[in-house]
Amino acid sequence: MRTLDGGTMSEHVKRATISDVAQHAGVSKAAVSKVLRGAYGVSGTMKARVEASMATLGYRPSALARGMRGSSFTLGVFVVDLHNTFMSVLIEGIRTEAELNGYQVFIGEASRGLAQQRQMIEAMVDRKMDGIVLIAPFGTADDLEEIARGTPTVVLGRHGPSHSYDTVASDDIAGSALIVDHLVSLGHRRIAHLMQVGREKNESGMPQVVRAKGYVDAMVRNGLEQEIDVLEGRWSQEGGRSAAGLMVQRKNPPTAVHAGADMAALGVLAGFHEAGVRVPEDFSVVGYDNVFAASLPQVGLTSVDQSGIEMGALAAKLLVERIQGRQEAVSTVVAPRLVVRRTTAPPPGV
Amino acid sequence: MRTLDGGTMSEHVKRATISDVAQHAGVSKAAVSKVLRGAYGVSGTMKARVEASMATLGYRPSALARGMRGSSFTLGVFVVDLHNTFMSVLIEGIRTEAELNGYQVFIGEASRGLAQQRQMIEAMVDRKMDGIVLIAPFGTADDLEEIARGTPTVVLGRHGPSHSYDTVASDDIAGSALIVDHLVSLGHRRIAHLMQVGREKNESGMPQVVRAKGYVDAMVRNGLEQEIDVLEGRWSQEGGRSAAGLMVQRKNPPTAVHAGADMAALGVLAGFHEAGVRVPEDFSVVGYDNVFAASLPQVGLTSVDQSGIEMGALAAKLLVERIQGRQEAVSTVVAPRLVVRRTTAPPPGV
DNA sequence: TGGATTGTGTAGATCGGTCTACGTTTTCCA
DNA sequence: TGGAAAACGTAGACCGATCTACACAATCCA
Repeated sequence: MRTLDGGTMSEHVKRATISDVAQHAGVSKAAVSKVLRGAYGVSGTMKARVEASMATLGYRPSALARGMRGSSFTLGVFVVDLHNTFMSVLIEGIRTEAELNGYQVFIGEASRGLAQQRQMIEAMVDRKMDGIVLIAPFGTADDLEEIARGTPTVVLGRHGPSHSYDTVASDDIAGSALIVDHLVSLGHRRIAHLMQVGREKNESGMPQVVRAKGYVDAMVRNGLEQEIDVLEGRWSQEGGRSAAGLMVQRKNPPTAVHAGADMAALGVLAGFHEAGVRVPEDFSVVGYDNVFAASLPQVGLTSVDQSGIEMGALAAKLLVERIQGRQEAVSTVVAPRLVVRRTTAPPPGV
Repeated sequence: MRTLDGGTMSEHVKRATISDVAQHAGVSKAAVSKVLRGAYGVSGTMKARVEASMATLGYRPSALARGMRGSSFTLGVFVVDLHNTFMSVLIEGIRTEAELNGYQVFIGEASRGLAQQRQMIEAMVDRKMDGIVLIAPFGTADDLEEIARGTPTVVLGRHGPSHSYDTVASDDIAGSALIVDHLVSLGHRRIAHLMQVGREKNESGMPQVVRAKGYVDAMVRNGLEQEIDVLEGRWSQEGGRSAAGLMVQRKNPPTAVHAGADMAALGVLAGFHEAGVRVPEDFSVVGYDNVFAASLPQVGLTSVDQSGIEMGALAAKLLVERIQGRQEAVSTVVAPRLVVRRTTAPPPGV
């Protein structure tokens, strides 16, 4: 028999609070709180009685109230764009490790630029999340430092160094080297690179900057500085498609492209498909990220795999350490791996 | 000059609270709160003074504390699997509409079955989220009713009817009909259907159940009840691949398949690719969801588009209405659309 | 055996907001 | 011009936990 206090049929049922439990068990709120936290100073008898009361009342502590004083046991993951399937791989790694440590993970997305990103991160801080992982965020390193001064932070996908936050990134220098060396070993010399230039300014440490540097370094190391050819565009399917158009129209077109990201590479492939350029017979294409679509047999895109699950797990591990008090910044890189499929072959005439 | 109370260099800076603002502006806490909420009873002068103080102190209200009494301005989106790219489309729709109404959206994922799903949803409730959207959740309708009795809820991707929550779903009956009619019009008669059977039990209202029913209905309507052929498996790439193997080995194999979901269809295509079955010359394949990979020119998968953005937006709109007090349950379906690409053609010999 | 130590439990301040109840001005209008 | 109504502001309870300080009982030990 329930009181119809609002006059409506389906009033939401009131949750039991810590006071309800205390009253039901005949003890003080403080005692219940101790049981809840497994704190010192509880007899076995009392523990049993309180736990029985919690069970019969269906008690669940309010995470909000807990967060007011103590910690919220919540980690925030900030993502720029969930459409990129690589994100879900990173998130899987983060979640697995976080849940091992008793943290709940909530994901926040902000796809419309720096202002929205800032708002989302502030929303996480406002909710007193114990720590946050930022995946490939925009903004300057200073912006990130400021965020990290207020809340334990790990940045995933941007390279260090940093003062107040940790970084986990794929070794993009090495990844670019893998790509260039692979193409050179197939006989390519005119190898182009597509560099991401988006709405937001490129900052040092961003993957597009490091991959471009890795490309240039590797070209020089292979004695191909004369052939360095960097196209600027967006790492989206559309960006890749228009880059394909540009490359084809060159007087002396390249024979291969390091597209910088799989989404761009897929766009390049689409552009070539429309233009009648055969891959890999006429042109070799390499992506980066090894997203799901790259692995489809119809696509077979040669790509660089970043072992996203491990990166995610590492980020979560570092974040937990930082929450537990570590102060020194840690910057890690994980080794990438070239996955050779069907979009790379010797250049025409070789 | 900051006190080094912990002995460590980088103690996190204390945030300004409502009391700090009140003191700085020389008014009461209640006054600041009124300004914050835009409540009645504030003079222009006071409003200006308080807002100035908030700005100089860099004040941001604690969402946690607000949530303790009032609402948290937070919506939770529960997702079973973020790897499915259709989810990010739905989420985009939800976010757009939610942000229009001043809500922050946080996403929670639980990929490991019913128990983890329950924990995630409880975590959202524990954080006093004002409402939640459940995308294709497991569990019985009763489970969902119980959740919805505690928190305003909209279920996305499962069909009604329901008492205490709203539903938004694609019209899967119509979608299956589009597929079957399309294949029949091309001349196919032996059309198979791949039905999802996963770890969790299939409940009425789940898309796999409705799509199967739509398939059967459409087959009957076309006078093909003799040809009804339902294979059970998982709607994953692997499930599709093994279904491809099964179909090929039939004594009298089908000439087309309604794979139920794009992920499964991609698996079927991969299986056929390996087995040397040509698509669409030997076999027609239709997916469902119109995910990104289906649109790649190399793939060109015929599929059913569910206009995810609109569904997401509608779900958010219903949720906001429900938070604002609507009590009657609303069940909506949105019309799907067939996208014909290159994996469907007349059967061999026609 | 009596003071110190250890174990067990409680009271109540606290976190940072919201919101009701009420006091004080100011404005309105018969 | 005087009383009602409207406008403005404040005090303080409240939300549901955590956590410090302390009271009381039991145990220890010289």
